[in-house]
Amino acid sequence: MPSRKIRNTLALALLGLLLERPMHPYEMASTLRERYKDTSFKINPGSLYDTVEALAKHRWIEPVETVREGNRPERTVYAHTELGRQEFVAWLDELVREPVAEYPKFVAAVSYLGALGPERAADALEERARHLAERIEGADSALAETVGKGAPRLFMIEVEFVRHAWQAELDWARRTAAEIRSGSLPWPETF
Amino acid sequence: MPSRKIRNTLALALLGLLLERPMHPYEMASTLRERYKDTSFKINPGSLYDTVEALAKHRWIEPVETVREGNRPERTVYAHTELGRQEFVAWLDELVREPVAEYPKFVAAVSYLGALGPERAADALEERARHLAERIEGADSALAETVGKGAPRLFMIEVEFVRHAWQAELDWARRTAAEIRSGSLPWPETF
DNA sequence: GGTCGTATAGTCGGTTCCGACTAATAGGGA
DNA sequence: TCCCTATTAGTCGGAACCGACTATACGACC
Repeated sequence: MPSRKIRNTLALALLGLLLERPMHPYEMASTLRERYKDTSFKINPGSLYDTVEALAKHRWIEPVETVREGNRPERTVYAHTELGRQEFVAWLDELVREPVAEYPKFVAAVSYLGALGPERAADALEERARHLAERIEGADSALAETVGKGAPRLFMIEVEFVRHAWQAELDWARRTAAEIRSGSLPWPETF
Repeated sequence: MPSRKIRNTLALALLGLLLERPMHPYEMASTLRERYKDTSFKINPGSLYDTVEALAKHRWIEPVETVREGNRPERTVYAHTELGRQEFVAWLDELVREPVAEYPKFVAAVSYLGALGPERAADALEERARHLAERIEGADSALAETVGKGAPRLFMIEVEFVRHAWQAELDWARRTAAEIRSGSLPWPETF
């Protein structure tokens, strides 16, 4: 049993899937993609197998069988353990309750916005706003499609959240660009 | 000259500082902290020295002198290069213009909100909302203090953005908790 | 009946990131 | 003077992350 707890969100996704039924790694990845969860979790083949191994080492999941089809390499099917189920719920609860500091790239960039100069900064913010508007449209149509199929809203609740967050970012970008253009956000010579 | 470009935001922060004047690594970290930039950038001693080394390898910065005080180990002072200045501005521009996919922990958690069950989910969201309200207050007083000192708004513009984003998240958390409580967000048996 | 694209399934080597740990000095108080 | 704490400055090993690459099977098309 290794030292620190797993705090990698891909592990949360995989564990969540295994609560439904046993799967082999590749199947976990494709199931997540089917359900559009690849917008909430970064699924990279390398990380996938690393994470499965880490989960197994912590005994949150365990191999239940290795099947072989044709002469291809064996696929190991994993299932969750009781420990895994408990850790999943506790972790989830903690993630929702406690906001943790994260460091989005946009915040980093805005910290040095001064360096772009007023014209270029306003331009760039307006371009960002256009991109965000497109993404919001995309989210809306994904939501409409899923609801149209009769799936419960809860299945896409994270898309509703992300849409809301994008809208807020869009509003800020537009407002800030306008303030720069109007001069109500003054630009010091040094920054 | 190594293969891929540096895309670590701590590198952006360090490079931005060195545009002002040469510094040694520890000084960069403490200057960032003085300016409250440690809320926008994750400053970890390990990453700090790794990043400085990477920047030097890419020739975006270069050592200008090594000073020694007492019998302590030498401190290497770095300055930006012309290449570094150009890359900084181009990178900044790109970061503002193009939203990139990120994977916040809260989105991961919301994706599996169903697993908490309606009561616990609503509870957890309400608790998050309280935490967010506190952070917003903290941001407000930091902003008030800085403006009170006569510093230009642009110096804290990223705090304004983060405050706005937190407010949006707070609104969503409260609204969603209320929808769960009222039953207008139905909970399927399986999720 | 060859071959082309797509889906399946994963390996590997490197880069990045992290945080616990080390260690020296300065300043203040008992 | 001696000790305690804070500040300065950095090291190191391990964990996480990444993406290019490998390789097989299968159906469609010509």
